[in-house]
Amino acid sequence: MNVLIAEDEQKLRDIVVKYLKKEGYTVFEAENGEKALEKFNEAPMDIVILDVMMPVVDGWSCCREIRKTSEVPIIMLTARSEENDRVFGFELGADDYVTKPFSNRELMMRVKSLIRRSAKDNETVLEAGKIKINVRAHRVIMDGKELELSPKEYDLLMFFWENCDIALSREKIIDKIWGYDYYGDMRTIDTHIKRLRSKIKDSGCEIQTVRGVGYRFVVSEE
Amino acid sequence: MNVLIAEDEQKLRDIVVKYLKKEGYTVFEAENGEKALEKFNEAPMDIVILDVMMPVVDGWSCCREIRKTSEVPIIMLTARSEENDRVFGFELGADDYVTKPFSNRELMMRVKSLIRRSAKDNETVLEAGKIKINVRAHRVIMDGKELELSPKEYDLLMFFWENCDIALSREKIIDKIWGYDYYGDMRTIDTHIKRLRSKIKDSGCEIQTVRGVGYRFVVSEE
DNA sequence: TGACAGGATTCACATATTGTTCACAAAATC
DNA sequence: GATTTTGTGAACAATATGTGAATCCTGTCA
Repeated sequence: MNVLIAEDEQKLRDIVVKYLKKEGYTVFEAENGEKALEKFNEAPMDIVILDVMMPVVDGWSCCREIRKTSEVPIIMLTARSEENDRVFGFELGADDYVTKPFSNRELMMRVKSLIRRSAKDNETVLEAGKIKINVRAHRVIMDGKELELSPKEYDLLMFFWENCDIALSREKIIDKIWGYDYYGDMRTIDTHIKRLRSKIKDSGCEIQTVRGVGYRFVVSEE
Repeated sequence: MNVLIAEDEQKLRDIVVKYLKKEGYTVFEAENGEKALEKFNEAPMDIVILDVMMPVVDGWSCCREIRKTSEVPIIMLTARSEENDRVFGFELGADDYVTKPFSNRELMMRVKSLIRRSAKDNETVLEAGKIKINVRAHRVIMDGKELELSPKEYDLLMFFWENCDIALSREKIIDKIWGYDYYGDMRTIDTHIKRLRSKIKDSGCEIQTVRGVGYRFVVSEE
């Protein structure tokens, strides 16, 4: 797994690089956008992390350039939490957005989540905790044994998977799995969650309840 | 079965080689395109796996060179999921295309599937479990005895065969076997599946139902 | 033409699996 | 402690699939 990180502040870069390496990634460093673009052509990257404020070529330009030729997941680092920047970034094609100061843990989680999401598009076998999903075969494996999920349970799991570590409201889940024109009991979902939970317990994955909102799927430390 | 793998990243190459050997293939390794072309002339290959990004001679050039003299199945490994590359690759004569990161299981399946497909073109005898299919003769043999399949059953079996371990929706099956303009009863397929199942039971092959989706053909351990 | 054969399709019913609802329990929040 | 939200088990409803038999085609052949 190759990661490219472009950040002009060396101290911060060093810390992030240290953590990335600890997680087993191969890290390519750049101290500005220009260097980043050079490095980007050196090796196929699996994820790119760009600081917005950089000398020579800034993060936005760099992002725009990369997007001309690649769909690699891009995370932007920025000092301000302004909604404007965020929207601007997504328009340019950034996939995620981390506001400084951030914890390494947070950054790592975003990195993993993006890699996981992009892996889904290309490949058919997803993996997290003790669970593997073979999308093409429509199969879920836990500890080598097949997990027998009903269609709704499978759909739910896939939806959570794609939105790992994101609180999903009941409405969103209903809209996605049941369709926006569903008008049955909102509590139906609870029952499915219950059953899915009981099937994936001890898997290293978990569906947490977010009171007043809905649910959140998380993969505990790997 | 001889396999040639050209991949410059040694770690990755080692892993793939390990799996290929485990599957019983004779493996020839190359760390770049030039070496690959050399090796390719050393022995008759049954399948070639080429990384796109390689020093000296890259995967595309290598693919083009090989195609000048051979119709061996070629799988390209690439880091980006761009449709452009894919199209480009197929134009050059690549047969399949695996995007990094990939699981070994996935790669092995593609390898097997290609070998199977090319076998179909040249030798016309496919084999799995206790079933042999002589494509040219349009015959299916199980345990030495001929299986009498109706045309639809034969088509179904071939379609499943080509999509081993993949969940196929009813729609896909209908489109492929009956044509996209079929508008009869969707349940017709069930009856054919039933009959095919009863004919291939005890063959080591099995048509599993994937509830809410369709069917999945699997070959139990060989 | 008309009987026949093989296969394809449809249909009705049996079964199995899944989805929904509801009432009450448990937990969190106010 | 009252109120709101969520968890849970069981009953029931709805769906999807399996299956056998009847029917419909579409050729063939006398």
